Amino acid sequence: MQKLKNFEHRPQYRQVADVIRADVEAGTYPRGSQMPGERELAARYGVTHSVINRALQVLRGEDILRAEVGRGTYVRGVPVIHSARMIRYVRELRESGGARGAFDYEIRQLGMEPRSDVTVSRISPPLRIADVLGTDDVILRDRRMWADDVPVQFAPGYVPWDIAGGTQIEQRDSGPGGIISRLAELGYPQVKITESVRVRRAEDDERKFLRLEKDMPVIEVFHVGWAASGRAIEVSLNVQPAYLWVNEYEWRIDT
Amino acid sequence: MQKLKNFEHRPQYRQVADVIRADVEAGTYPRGSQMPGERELAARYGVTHSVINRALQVLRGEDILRAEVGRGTYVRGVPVIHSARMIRYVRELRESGGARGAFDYEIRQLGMEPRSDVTVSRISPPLRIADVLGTDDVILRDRRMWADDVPVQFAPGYVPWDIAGGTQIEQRDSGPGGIISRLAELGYPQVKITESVRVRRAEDDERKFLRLEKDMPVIEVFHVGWAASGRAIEVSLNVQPAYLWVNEYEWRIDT
DNA sequence: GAGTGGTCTAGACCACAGA
DNA sequence: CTGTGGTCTAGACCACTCG
Repeated sequence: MQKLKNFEHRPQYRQVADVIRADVEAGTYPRGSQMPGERELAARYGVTHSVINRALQVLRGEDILRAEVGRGTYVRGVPVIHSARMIRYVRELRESGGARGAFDYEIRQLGMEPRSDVTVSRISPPLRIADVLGTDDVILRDRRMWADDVPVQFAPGYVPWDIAGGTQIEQRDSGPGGIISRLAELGYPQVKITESVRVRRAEDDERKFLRLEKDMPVIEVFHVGWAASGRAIEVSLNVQPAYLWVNEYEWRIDT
Repeated sequence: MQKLKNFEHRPQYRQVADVIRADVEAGTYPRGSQMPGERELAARYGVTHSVINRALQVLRGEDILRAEVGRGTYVRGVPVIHSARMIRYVRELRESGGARGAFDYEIRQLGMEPRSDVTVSRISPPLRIADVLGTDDVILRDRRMWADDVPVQFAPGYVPWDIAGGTQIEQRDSGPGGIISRLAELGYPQVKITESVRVRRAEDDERKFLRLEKDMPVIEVFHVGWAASGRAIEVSLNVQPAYLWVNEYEWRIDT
């Protein structure tokens, strides 16, 4: 890497980052593979260890690379995932493939293998969840999702115990149509959905599971299902690496 | 700042960042004000210039601070803005307050003063816009929005020239109900809306207007309005500093 | 213990803004 | 011109992982 005195006022570490980014896209460093060590890269690109470290920091910020201390730096392997937020709540589609089916479909579209895992427990939820549900005695369905064994989404779901306690909602497999269908059978069909989409920094547990860097942004979709009575009967969070997902909404207008 | 040999394995620059963040929240460095110089902060917190620079880098990444070379570092002054995405397309509300009214309302909610500005031109749009609209001869309504004179959203809108050329849509003030009402009057009422929400790094012009740091994320809401014929008649982008906005959706379910 | 990424220093220089 | 944030070096040490 030439010094060039930065006359183009593009710092070295960014120039290096640009080159490495291009090399990644060109396949020099294949998807999922381990990068050479920072000191070797320093030699290869003719700069200091610090500069390489800074350059990789940029690429990590772009979610192109992922570093693990003591082990090495790796190239990311998952392309952008599109998610049709509203289709998954159409009953027919849900029951002939399931809520799980929406995620499965989205991942298979990309030629990857979906996987998901649920852990059920009875807990006292975070304050803002309790506020919405009107109780702090809830069932937590802690769901994690992978694509080709790479973690891609963290999705805890909460249902009031007084509604769903002792039902199939407490089973890991909530049956055809998922908890929405079960809630409907229990006399709580959902009539309205609200979703708030925000971006924030990942919390520690999310970072750990999603293998995100320290200050990486995540998308949080705060999902609430409402019964006809006006009571919120189901809250779930979808926490997604910010650069990995596109969430899609579609609605009709009365004319 | 104690050296402490980092036994809590929390690097100095993060400790410093934590302290400064707390100081900002405590009002030591008021909203909108200028921070002391990095070298003075270095002295004040007992660390190197480099460490302070790194610490501020963290806070800039959190959108708490904003730096300008040659001038100084400033504290951000706008709280999170909530945006009800779907309400703004209800005709009655739109025509009694306007599309502009939704933004105005959201900002006034925060006790701030909204402002927006539109520049109209006839252009050949980016490829993905042309693809959706089915033409590369379009009217661009380049809209910028501020809250208390702080830029908060960048929102270019595109309408096919063959539909809207020579109409009020080419005026800066598109009249009551905005371009959606005008399009309806022209025989193109919108019957369906689609929005894709993604997060990406800000592009240069967006960064400049929104006063964002180099690798800051933005939310991009890709909005499309569809006519009954199935033709897309209006595309707009909403580009928002990622940590500044929460976008809200709400819909009913057929039971 | 060797190798990994991550941090830090002390000091230097850069581009830029503004008086 | 001075002061600002930003970058870079050379070298050191840290915490961590793995054989």
